[in-house]
Amino acid sequence: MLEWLKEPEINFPDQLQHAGFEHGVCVGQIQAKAGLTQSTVSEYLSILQRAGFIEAKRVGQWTYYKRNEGAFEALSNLIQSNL
Amino acid sequence: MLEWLKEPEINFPDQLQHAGFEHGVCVGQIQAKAGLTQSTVSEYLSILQRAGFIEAKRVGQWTYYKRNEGAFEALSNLIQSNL
DNA sequence: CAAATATATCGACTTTTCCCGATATACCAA
DNA sequence: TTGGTATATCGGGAAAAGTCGATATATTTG
Repeated sequence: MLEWLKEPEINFPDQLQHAGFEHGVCVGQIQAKAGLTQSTVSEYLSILQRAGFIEAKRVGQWTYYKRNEGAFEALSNLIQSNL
Repeated sequence: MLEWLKEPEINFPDQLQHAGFEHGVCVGQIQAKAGLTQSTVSEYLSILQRAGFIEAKRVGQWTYYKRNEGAFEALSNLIQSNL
């Protein structure tokens, strides 16, 4: 999922017609591509959010998630310096 | 354990008298510090070895493990470029 | 070779994680 | 306000990971 969110236009072309990608990709799109149930995907995304890897933005009935690039860089740096 | 192995002299002072740290730290030393059973620690170390994070060197009845720094750098780079 | 020591492997049990269906909540439209 | 759609949360069963004791293997020493 994290890799998918690097290139929303390529991985979630269906969303383009409805919303853009300014706020990220909505849960339903990710769920369809993941082939897991709605509840599972929703839980995954909230875990990733709590961990700081993605950010959520609620717009109407949709929740859009997008990557927080800083978190990945921080993780990379942490592995390099602390591990 | 991986952090401990960054500074064997500091974290495993007992071993200094017997062997050096050329080949790393032996299982018994790590086990004592970890506070887990011998079998658990042995299994951990073999998992870390198969994953490439540490290297094993058998010397007599002892097995010494030391970090493979390249693996950590590779992981850091992988996160930075692929994730 | 026998006993002692260090490590590895095996089988079982416990804890955690994964994933689901059911249900709750939030929002929108008529 | 009623019904439809999107997402979140909850409870539970299945799968995986963690951990142990017992035992096997390898090595050294006498």
